[in-house]
Amino acid sequence: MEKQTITIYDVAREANVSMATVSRVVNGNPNVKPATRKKVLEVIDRLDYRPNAVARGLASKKTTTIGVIIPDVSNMFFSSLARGIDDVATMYKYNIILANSDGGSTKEVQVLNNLLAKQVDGIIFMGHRITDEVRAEFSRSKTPVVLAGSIDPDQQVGSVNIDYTEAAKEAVSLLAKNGNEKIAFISGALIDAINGQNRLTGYKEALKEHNLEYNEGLIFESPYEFKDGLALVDRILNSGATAAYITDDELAIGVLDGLYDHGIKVPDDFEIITSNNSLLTDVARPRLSSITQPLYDIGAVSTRLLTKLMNKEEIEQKTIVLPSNIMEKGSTK
Amino acid sequence: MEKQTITIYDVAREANVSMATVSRVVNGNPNVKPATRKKVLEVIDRLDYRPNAVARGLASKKTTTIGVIIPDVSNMFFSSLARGIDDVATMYKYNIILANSDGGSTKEVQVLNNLLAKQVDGIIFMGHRITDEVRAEFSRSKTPVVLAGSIDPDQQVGSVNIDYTEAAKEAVSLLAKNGNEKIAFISGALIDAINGQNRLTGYKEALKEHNLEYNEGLIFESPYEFKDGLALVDRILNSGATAAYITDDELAIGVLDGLYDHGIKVPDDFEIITSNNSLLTDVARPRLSSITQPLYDIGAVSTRLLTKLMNKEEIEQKTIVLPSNIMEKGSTK
DNA sequence: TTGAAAGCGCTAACAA
DNA sequence: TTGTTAGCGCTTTCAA
Repeated sequence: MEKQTITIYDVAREANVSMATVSRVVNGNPNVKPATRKKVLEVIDRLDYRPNAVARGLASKKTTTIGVIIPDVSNMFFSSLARGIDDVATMYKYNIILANSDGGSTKEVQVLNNLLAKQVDGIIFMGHRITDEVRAEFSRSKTPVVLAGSIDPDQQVGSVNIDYTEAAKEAVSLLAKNGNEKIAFISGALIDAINGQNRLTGYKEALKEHNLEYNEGLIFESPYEFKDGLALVDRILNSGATAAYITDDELAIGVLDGLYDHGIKVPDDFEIITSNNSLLTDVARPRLSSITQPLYDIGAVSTRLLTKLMNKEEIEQKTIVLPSNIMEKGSTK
Repeated sequence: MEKQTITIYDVAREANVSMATVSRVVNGNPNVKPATRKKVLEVIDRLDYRPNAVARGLASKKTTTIGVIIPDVSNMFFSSLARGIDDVATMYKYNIILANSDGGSTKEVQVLNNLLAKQVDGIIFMGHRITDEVRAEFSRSKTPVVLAGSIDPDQQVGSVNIDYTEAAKEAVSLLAKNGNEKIAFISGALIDAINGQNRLTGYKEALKEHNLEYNEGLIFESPYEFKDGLALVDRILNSGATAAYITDDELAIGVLDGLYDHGIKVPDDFEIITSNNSLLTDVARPRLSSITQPLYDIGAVSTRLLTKLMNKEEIEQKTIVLPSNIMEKGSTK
């Protein structure tokens, strides 16, 4: 099977023009006589010529490729973002190189370098926490970076998020208004900025506003999985809590099912409000009340922001906060 | 901000060797005197040199990149496969370019050409159905292709699947053994090979084996979403069915919730068995009995197969069938 | 064990 | 409006 690669040179020869002219036609450069353009397009079609993006990338120093670092594509939260990212990337003629990091700093740095070696034009980063090592890599390279659904306290790079503090505050306030005095805060690692700094702050603010006392015994740290939620239920009940604000849907549904298995009625005996309004909140019975985050949009807007950065356009603001809401469904009174 | 790109040439100069030698060191070519290697590595480290993968790709005609065509990353079934794909790709030093196709032939062809333009070394394709146009593109290019979790009746390219016919047969047999005489078959479009040719065949075989009559009124075609499952329930109940084999978990949980909303008890009054054993089957109450498919493994094995194809290694068989099972949980008696 | 030099396929000045 | 000609940064013969 011989290499039958058609190059720009073949097209030029067949069309009796120079490579430059073919290049102009391919790139939509207006400085080509219509007749010439027509002739070239015809040859391109006949020869079934397809420009080699790698050669193009080398010559032009642009790969029209965006690197996307994601903790885990098989997690619904992140895959929803990823879909928004890819759609907007496609809209602007970019492809995405997707790389799973498992949220670990070492792998993140490694993957980042790998993407930079591939000369991506920009990077979308998703992660639970931005470590110093990762931050150092960001500032070392001049490739634009945007964080999607991820918080970095020192806002060096672009980012798109919702106001996690405010959203958590509203959620907890709702539970307080419903008369709950012992409200559990159930989240992933508190060392992650988004949990420890943003959501926990919102939780505390809501308590203060409703004159409720902050109590460490009501704070639960846990991995983000269904089974972890199930496992947590005994401790939650022992704490005396009558309601919980939970930072992840999968975790929340674990708690819900655990309560069900214990014969506790939601929302009558225990109220729950969760954070991501994913499909899981709708398949649960009762359906879970939740903060609504525009996941797809967070991905989409991050990528739009990145395209501006890559084009060196003027940016009004590189930290974008999208609106969020509370949707009351079946797990709150 | 000036371009501070370090090239192989800079390294060569600093180390007093030729570019060729640096290239050898970078690529682990053994024909380099240890002392030279050490000196070069030292300079690489000092200059913080990172080889340009694009230039490498152009010169060597290999990009160490795999194109992945996926209907929708935000669908749990596909994202599980994607995770397996990326992990094995990473293991073999490849990156993946992920492109969503929405399962449509036009976009699939477009995306495929785009990936080929980027000179990917191989392609993993996921889709509900392989159309003639897509098949034509496959055979036109000599880039190896592997189907993951997708069926192509004429097995032109590599593929990794479970035996959908047999799995469906077992599932339906179980329902028949439990005494159900009217068993519904609820699936996505029957024109998709995997549903119409494989699963439906299995369904029919099971009926025949249990001396049950095939009845068109028990066959339901539907989109794969939760809400579609909900909407289907009235028709299912009208059909007189007392059990259903469902080809998608999200659809299944829709049916389950719809039955719950109608006051029908699962599994006492109606049995359900679904197909993908995703997280959804565990969060449901009762938990859904399901065919178990090794989703991650399907992705992983496809990619392993693709690496062999890309290396032109001998392949024992390019159609790989992974084992599947039935896991009885709460929705069957 | 090393180096020289010719590309890989394309873009982008610069000339004409 | 078109063509000529350097590269882009690397790999890969071929010689030495």
